[in-house]
This record gives sequence, C-alpha cells and structure tokens, in this order.
Amino acid sequence: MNCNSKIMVITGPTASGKSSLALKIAAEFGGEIISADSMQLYRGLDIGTAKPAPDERAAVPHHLIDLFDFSIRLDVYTFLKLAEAAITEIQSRGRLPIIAGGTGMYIRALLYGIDPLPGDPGLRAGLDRLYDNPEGFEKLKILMREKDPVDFERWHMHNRKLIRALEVFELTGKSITELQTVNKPQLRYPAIVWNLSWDRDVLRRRIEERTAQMLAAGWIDEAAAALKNGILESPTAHQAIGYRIIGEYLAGRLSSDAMREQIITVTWQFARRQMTWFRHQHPESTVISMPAEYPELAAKLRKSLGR
RNA sequence: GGCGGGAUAGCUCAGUCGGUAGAGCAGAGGACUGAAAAUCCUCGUGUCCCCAGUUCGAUUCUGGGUCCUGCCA
Repeated sequence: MNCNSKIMVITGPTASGKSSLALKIAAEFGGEIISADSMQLYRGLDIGTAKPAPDERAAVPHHLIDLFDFSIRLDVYTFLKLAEAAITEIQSRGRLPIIAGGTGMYIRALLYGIDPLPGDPGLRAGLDRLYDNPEGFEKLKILMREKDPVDFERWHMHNRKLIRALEVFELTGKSITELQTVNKPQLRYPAIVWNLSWDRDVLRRRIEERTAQMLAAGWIDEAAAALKNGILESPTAHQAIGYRIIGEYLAGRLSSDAMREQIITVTWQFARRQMTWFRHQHPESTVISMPAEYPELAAKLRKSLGR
C-alpha cells in the first residue's frame, strides 16, 4: 500500500454536482469512483437516479452501480461490505478511492462503522407483517414497554425503529441502545470529506431544471419499463423518487405538469433531509460553497493529499 | 337570462346551533446504527369576499353587491 492511503468522499444534496466533480477529480488524481447511493445499486434505474453516463463510466472506473435487480432487498450493511471491498481493491492498485453519493447513512456507516447488530430477514419479515400497521403498532408498544423499556422509551413514536429494536432484542436479548458502541468522532479511514453546499434558492432551481431534463431524456419510458418489471412491489427499490408519480401520469391520473411538480416537490424534500443530515451527522466534513472553480478545488485537494 | 352551489391559511377544504377558527397538502426546523430517494418528531393570526342591518357581540343570521361554479335556457 502506498504511503498515501487516504480516501476522498464527495457528498451533498441531490443535484449538487457530486458526480461531475468526482469525475474531474478522478481523472486528474488517478481515482476510481465508488457510488454511495442506495438507488444506483439497482439496474434499470438510470435516468431517474442520475447515474453517470456510459461515456463517463468508460472514462473512469465506477463501483457499486448496477449490481442488483430491484427484486433484491438492500440495506446499509450490504453497502458497507461492498464499499469496504471496493476501497481495498482500489487502494491495492495504488489509486485514490473517491466515494461520491448522497445516501448519508451509508456514508456515515462507512466512515464511522456501525455496530454488528444481528439481523434475520425471515424473523424481520414476520415482525413487519405483524407490526408494520397502525393496529400492530399499538400492540408492539405494549409488548416493548414490557420487554425492552429502554428502546421503547427511545422509539415509542417510531414504528419502524421499534420493530428493528424488537428484531435485535429477539436475537440477542438486549436493547439496541445497550449494544451500540460506535463512537462517532472516530473515523475508520483517513478521509477527506467534502460537503457540496448551495444557496437554497439556487439548489431548488437546479432541481427544477434537472427534473425537466430527466423527463426530456426519456425517464418516462424508463419508468414504464420499471413499473412493468414490478418496481412498486420491490422491497426497497420501490422507494426511488419519481417512479410511482410517473406511474400516476401514465395511468392518466396526473397531468404532465402536475407530475413534474410533484417530482420536484418530493425531490426538494429529499434534498432538505440530506442537508439536515450532513449538517449534523458529519462533523469531519468540509463545507464547499458552490459553485466553485474546479482549479481551486483541485489545488485544495492537492494540499489535503500532500501531493 | 332562470334556478341552484360556493367565496375561510400559499393550495384543497372542514367548522363556528352568534362569543374572531382548524385539518390535509405545501413550507420551516429537527431526529436518524440492516427499507435511508426510507421512516419519524415539532411548528398554524388568517381583512373567515365587500357594504349595510339585527345584536352587548357577526366569520356565523338577514338584505344588497361583487366574483367563481353547476344545471336549464
């Protein structure tokens, strides 16, 4: 391994320009890109998840894109293992791993790790069936108040988290709270982390423009195909923004303008959640005010890498 | 033109048997350890269309006006 085993992370809200910056940096610094995006892992969602174009992927190696059919259920742990392996592999070639993406939880898990809490898909599916509904939630609360008062106290308002707590409790006999040991300020990699930050109104406009571009580029056809292949019934890919809304349009229940506006709205809400996340969950990150001139960013990075 | 229905938060609307009003959505902030593009929490003063009348008091009742809207012509 070379003396400079740093990794680079480029994050920020959707439409902030992560991919194109990553591409330029990879080209100049001899890097390979690892996508940290929960939806780009799936095949068939190209335009809607703003994947890098074929020529871009030919120019620079990209990892963790198009790995799964969307019938597969993915989670942070899966991502973490794949990303760790990709980093090792890239570094073994003496190249710079550039993690680029907007899935905050994945990036945090990679940088700080997550506790190896157990999971059991079969058990979980059963618990979801029992408790992931309004009546079930009431029963779950009564159960958890008894069994696991610590986690109950923490998540008594939050159905999904309480179900996961029960899953872990069933497998270990302990509360999640008790099992958590990861110390956030402890980075697992020497990392340079950039958080691309835009003026609110400008970012909003970028989202509006990009949505229109994506629709013009054939997103509707892509969505029609994904719908036909059962994306709405898929365990996690169904969450991808836009596909359900486009389905409403295709079914004649939404005008084309209403469809576009709804997509913009949910994308904006997503971007806001991302900004909240990066603002509070990534104390190690450097906020990069955008737009920024590439040569200045490159100079900054050169300095951080000590090149 | 005739007969109805409506006008209340940025939007869609509820409501006040007369004591100045509240939901959903949008918006803002926050949380986040195997669904995270997910999920969850918190935040609601607005000439209640205008004018006059009745009343201690009108957004609510009465009359007139204005503007939408449906059916019939």
